[in-house]
Amino acid sequence: MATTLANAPPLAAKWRKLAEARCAEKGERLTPARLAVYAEMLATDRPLSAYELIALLEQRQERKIAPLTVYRHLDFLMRVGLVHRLQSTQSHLPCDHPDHPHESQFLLCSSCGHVDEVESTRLETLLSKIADQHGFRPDNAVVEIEGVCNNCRQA
Amino acid sequence: MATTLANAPPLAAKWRKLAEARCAEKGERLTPARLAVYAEMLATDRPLSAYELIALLEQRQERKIAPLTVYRHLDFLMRVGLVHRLQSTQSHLPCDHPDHPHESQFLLCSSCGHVDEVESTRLETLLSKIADQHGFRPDNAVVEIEGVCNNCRQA
DNA sequence: CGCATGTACGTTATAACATAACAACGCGGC
DNA sequence: GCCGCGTTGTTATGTTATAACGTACATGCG
Repeated sequence: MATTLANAPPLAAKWRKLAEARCAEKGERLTPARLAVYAEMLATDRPLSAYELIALLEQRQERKIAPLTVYRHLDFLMRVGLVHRLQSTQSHLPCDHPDHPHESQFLLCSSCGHVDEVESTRLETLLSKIADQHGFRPDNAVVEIEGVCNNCRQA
Repeated sequence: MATTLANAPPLAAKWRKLAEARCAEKGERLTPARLAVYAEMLATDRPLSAYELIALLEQRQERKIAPLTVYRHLDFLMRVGLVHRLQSTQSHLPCDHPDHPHESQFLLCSSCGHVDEVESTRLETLLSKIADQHGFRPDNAVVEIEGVCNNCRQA
């Protein structure tokens, strides 16, 4: 059972339980350091680059944190399905669909930086079909739509 | 009219004409240095990172080339629609559908490194629809499917 | 308990990717 | 010719990501 690091951001029980469940499923260990990174990401409402995350954690914990450390934590969080990586901005955000593991598609607002995670079965089906037509066996699909979100359009 | 740099890779007339046409359309200048980068990419059958490209060009031209130079040429080539960038591998490849500007989707083989550029109107329509359902105005969609290509599957 | 094993963590260094700021060159129009 | 602007070169720096190596810590087992 992971305790909480000193000075960590608040972590709603919902998210902590999710993290524990995912780790149990996969036989992975949920450590305080890992949880701290996850909490930091949940406390921020936009995707964070690894180095932004380092800066936040260093400020929070008042000590130096090496890039590799954060990258390892991010790898872990992605492995257990708690966070996603955005390839087009080289940043990371917590998964917004806690109830099940999944493939996602993302809507990235270039104005406010907010990212919406969406799930379209139809899209996934079509992607499989396209791959199939080319004799291609897909492992993973990156779908990131850049544009302007609803809020920013109206403003 | 761009002449050819010493020791440049061969550039089929088809591609040179395409480059000239695209530049004419957009009022851009096709210089020898720009053409050399394009030729180098066409002479390689896989996507190249900026630094791989630098290494190839330095070998070819027997002189140092600064990263910024290559990045500028890549920007230019993308601007006029002659090359694409792959976000998931931070690499670049010449456009394979010379007859018209377009959005593309990519099939990236993790085994041989080959990339297939495909175009699906249905997919683009569906992407627009998804964006629309979320009140999102899309500017650009990144679609990159990672997996194993037909050749590699059979081997 | 004592030890072996595997995973996580820390530290230092470096590789790989990308851009900033500014000077100089060169083509094209007047 | 000369001016103006886009292209190129040069140096420096910022950002993202990984390598190599050693230590700490939990867990299982004799």
